[in-house]
Amino acid sequence: MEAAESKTLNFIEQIIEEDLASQKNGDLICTRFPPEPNGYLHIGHAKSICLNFGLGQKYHGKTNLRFDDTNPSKEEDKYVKAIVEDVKWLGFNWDGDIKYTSDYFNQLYQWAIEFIKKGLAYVDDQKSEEISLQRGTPQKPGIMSPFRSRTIEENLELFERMYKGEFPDGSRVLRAKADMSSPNMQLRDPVMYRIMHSTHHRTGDLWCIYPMYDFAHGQSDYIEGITHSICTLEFENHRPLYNWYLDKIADSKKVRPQQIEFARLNLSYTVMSKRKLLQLVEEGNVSGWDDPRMPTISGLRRRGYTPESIRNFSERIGVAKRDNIIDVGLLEFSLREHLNKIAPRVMAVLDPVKLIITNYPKDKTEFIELENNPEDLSSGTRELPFGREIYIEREDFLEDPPKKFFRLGPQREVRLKGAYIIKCEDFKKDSEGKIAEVYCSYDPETKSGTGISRKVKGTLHWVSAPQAIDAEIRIYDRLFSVEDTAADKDIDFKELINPNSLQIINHCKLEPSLASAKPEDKFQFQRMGYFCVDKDSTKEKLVFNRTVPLKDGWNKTNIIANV
RNA sequence: UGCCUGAUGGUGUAAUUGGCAACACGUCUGAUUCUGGUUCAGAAGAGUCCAGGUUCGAGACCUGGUCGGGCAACCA
Repeated sequence: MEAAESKTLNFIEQIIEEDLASQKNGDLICTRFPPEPNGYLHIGHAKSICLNFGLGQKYHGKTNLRFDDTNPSKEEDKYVKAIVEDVKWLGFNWDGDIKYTSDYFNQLYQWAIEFIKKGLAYVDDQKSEEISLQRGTPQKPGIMSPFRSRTIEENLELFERMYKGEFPDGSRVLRAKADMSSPNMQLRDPVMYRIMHSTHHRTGDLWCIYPMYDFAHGQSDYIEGITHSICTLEFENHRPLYNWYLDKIADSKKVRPQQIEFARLNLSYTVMSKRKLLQLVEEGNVSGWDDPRMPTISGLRRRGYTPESIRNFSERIGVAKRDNIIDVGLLEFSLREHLNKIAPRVMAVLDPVKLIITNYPKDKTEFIELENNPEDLSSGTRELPFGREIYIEREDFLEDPPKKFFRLGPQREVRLKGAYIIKCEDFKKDSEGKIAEVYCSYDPETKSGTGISRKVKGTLHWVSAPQAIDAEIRIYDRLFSVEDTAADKDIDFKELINPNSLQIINHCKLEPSLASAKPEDKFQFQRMGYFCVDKDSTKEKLVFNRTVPLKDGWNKTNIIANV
């Protein structure tokens, strides 16, 4: 299967293949995706999901889904549910049951006691500010805590009393006895446990002390037999600590997990941090985590992205260790590539202008047969009503068109997609000077499919006026107006928000077959782009999102010509 | 003034581990087209952060710089 692919390996695959060759862990490969349930997943997490689960599949190994839930003050069950749904939607299956770091709280607690017994941990009675001060700076070594030399017995007793809830939050912590003068800040006696009288989404009030990330993550990997623990670059400095803890507990006969870091994804014209995304949600700049402008997986889903397109995108961007900003255009390319193959083509007029075919019989309605998708002939055909009065796109008629404008203008001819060639004879303006109606004649000899060889330069999409159904269409633009939202640290990212990222158009005219479309159904509105039904849509009022416009060569030359 | 880490077309990612820089997106031509989409054919664009060195030969190795990112939560 994958043997056919001769693609070069990324640096993580190289490590894995070397480990396989040296039989470091036999033939075993086990990865994990370890989200904290404190927010929604975004496209950056999708990269990590595709990486971890992809590696599991490629090397016939396993991939766990593990919630890293060591901080009950920030974590909620609703996030667990949303994350599970997103991972499934992306098309991945985890090995066995969903795992939680909180499953290991008891084991972690036992290990902490062992650390104390070996003289490797101590209870510190100081406030966090004091501890922080003593830690020093990257340039200046830290100084030792006055509580560092407590006896093992005293530490054991104090830690048990912490566990029993005898002390208030913040009054004491358990610290590792590592190296206060280490050039690596992470090793300056890191906190292992803190007191938190807070209800945990799974363990409730069973615990009032919780392990820190560093004391929990490597051990959780170890418990699960993870061979390659893949995380992002900001944890590079934590790797010595990850290994330090493991050194103290790992059985040499068991699998020893290896932490490997890669560069997180950054996308142009957006932000990719949970903190910033949360801020956008809470301050009402977007309608929620699943606002179609958000780079969240739920936002992309609502926008009309497909799991395939996101997986292909992840494959294309690669994996490396250098910082990067990927052009959002690449994401859109992957999207169009897939949608082009699967989205049924339909007719929809976003900004309608009425067009009357003056020589067409008044009461006649005929049915035009159109293929649903020229890229997929198995998708069949459908029939559309056609008559004397139709709607066309306002931008498809110009009173005084330039030479290379292949659409309608006075005395110009175009084809109506699937129907006839028409010629513009006249038009009417309203009191404001806007085009109100366009009058055309049609040539009955030019019906599509009848083998007429006469050609015209332009083809327009249209919707029959009497049968047209109304819809609201939401047009999205990039959420931010600059490519690199983090380029200037002095500018708050919220100042960079694009004020025109959402445009709502009402009374768009759709072909009647769209009346039964359901949320997340995807279509290509002929010549306009890809659209999907929004979850706000009802039978009474259809609502569509523009997922992404079609590539537009005309617009480009047009812009250049008008400069 | 420390430690960790990175640097290849506009953007990403490669270069079979020392053999004369490839692929994708984007851009630009042209063809086809009843979607100015798709498809097809082609082009431009980097001499690999800089300076030395090793070598017949360096993007890869060595030395010294420069620039970027990360690290001082009882966050993950």
